[in-house]
Amino acid sequence: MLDDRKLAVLRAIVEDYVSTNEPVGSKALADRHALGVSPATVRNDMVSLEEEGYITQPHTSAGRVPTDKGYRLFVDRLSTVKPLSAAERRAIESFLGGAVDLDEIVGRTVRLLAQLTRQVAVVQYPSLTRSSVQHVELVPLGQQRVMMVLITDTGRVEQRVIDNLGAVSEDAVDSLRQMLNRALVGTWLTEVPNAVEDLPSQLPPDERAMAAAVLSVLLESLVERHDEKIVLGGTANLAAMDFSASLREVLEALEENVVLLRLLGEMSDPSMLTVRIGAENSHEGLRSTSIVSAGYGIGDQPLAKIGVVGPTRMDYPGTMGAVRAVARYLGQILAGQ
Amino acid sequence: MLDDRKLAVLRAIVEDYVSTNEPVGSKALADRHALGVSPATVRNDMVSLEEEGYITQPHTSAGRVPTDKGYRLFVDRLSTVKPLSAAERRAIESFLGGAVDLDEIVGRTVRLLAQLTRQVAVVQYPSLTRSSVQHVELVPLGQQRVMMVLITDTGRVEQRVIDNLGAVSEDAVDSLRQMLNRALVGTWLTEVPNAVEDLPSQLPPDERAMAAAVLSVLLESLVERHDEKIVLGGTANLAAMDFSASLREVLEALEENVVLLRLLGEMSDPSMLTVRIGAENSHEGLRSTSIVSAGYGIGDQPLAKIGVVGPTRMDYPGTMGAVRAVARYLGQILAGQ
DNA sequence: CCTGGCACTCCATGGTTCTAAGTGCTAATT
DNA sequence: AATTAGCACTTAGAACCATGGAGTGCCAGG
Repeated sequence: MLDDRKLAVLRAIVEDYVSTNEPVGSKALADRHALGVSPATVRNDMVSLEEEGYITQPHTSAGRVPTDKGYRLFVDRLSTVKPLSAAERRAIESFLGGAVDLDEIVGRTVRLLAQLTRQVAVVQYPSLTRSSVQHVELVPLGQQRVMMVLITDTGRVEQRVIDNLGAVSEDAVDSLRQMLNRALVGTWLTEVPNAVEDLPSQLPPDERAMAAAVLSVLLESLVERHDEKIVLGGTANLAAMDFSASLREVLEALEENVVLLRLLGEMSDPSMLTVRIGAENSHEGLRSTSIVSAGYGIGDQPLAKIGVVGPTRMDYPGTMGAVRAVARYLGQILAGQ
Repeated sequence: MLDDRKLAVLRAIVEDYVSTNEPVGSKALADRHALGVSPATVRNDMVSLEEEGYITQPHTSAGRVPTDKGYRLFVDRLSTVKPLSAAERRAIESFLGGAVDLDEIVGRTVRLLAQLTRQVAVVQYPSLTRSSVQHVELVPLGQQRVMMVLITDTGRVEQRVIDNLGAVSEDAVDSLRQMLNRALVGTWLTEVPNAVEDLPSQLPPDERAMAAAVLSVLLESLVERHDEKIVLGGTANLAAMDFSASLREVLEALEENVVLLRLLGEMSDPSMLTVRIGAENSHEGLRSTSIVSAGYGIGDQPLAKIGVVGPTRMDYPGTMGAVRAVARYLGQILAGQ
């Protein structure tokens, strides 16, 4: 059905359409690409491709345009991820290098990715659940309150205030702090519930109430933060894009962090590049966009995802290269922290 | 020069133009507003208004459109801030009421304001410099590092890690912590540098090095965070607006937090409503937008600003009412925390 | 199976005409 | 002196039309 030449034609159509933003005709194709055949032959191939649903024409007597299915085939079999240029790689290093805390790393990453791809960039904060405890601190505030600070090895800090404890003694807080750190430092956050289970029973009875309150807040802060944070950048690039859907729909979808989180979550293999094309995206407002995403992490521990949102008519090899490269560097930076 | 009727005509022009988005002509004006005069008279007034620069016509034989100067006069003398409806007020309360931590308060505020005004909302995080110290915590991390956590009465938490201290003893950290809290709890952040000045001299000589390091980081965290955080919402509403400038320019300006911070900072009286119309905004990309902003704070302590960005052709009374109301509620919520 | 040739289709472009809305001016009116 | 009615004039935008060009599908010949 699809011999090599037809695939070559499809590849050429995608490449030309992406770069010119105009339906591409048989003559232009035969001219610009060394296909070795005449426009007429190309036309014959085009009808095959159209019958199979890989391309379509906006109207009779116009050139062809790839369909979602066509882009899908292109991404899966006809293209290779384009590595970044040396200059781009240097730009990444110098741009991400200067960051100090997690917020700044994430902020710079999202701007960098937007600039490299000239599209909308999305960066998810590192997941708490995949990191481990670096330190737990308890701070008495006045007589009745205690603040708990949880620091993870990915640089994230969660703090909560625990209220209405009745009178708390400094000593009790001290011993609880020591106990917690002995038990938790170095353990995965996912393991914290287990590690914490039988701690209260090791305390004198009159301290157990406070310990229980602190522990429940601690556990809560782990579970709750499953709704993770996300940062957007490069929305200005939307203005230059032309969606078949309305700009408003896309902006609305992007503003709903929940939507983006779900979409990133659906991305299959967290260690690999994933591409979602057009209607493959489960969200209505984004069915005329494509999303390229990749997981990042420290070593082979996946932490979260980054991605790029753009029109289906996008430079897939280039975008995929940029996303992959930024994800890798981001992992390295986090590991170095 | 400008008698009452001419002002009434200007007011009518602004109101009609804002609601219809079409240049308004003399006949429509005389019909829809009870001006008590004929279209011909209105026309005569219009030439006066045009000579004075308050209105302009897109082309000969079109209706009139307010200029920036016209909007300015309208805002200053011809309109009154429109109070919110009872329903809207209830919406604010229920929407902001459920928030728990500062991030959530700010996040909800920005969405609320965007929804009320159907424009782009901007909320600035409460300034550190106008709040006071609630607690300072020092946490030894390993043998060489100390983490400093600064908690303010506005719920903000700053934490820094101080590195390369050489060996630190728990005792030294303890005594420094106590000293800091004795000296600082309750003082304005702006006063911290003074309050801290002669603390090192009260310590035994061998602890002074560490104290100095901690203090310098503490002071740094106060100064540095002058670059305050900002949150945007309702950018989807941009799609429905029509700027004379390109959408891209506006999006770019909005993405530059620095630009927004500067603009908010320029807003004159922090306790009052401020309106910047069109070219009054010092930023290029926003010269076809208007910005309505208000300060918020606890009691009469101003903390930061919130605002709304929209086309110059906006419903000023309504927008101003919404911004003012949200700013007030935000202050109340923060005070209650 | 490929290719040149050809008739056909359709969009985009540019020019023309027409209309509706609104103006500015003048002369009459209050 | 201010207001109004009447009227000629201007202009953007819609509607309409003709034209050119790019591209197609198909057929017959290599």
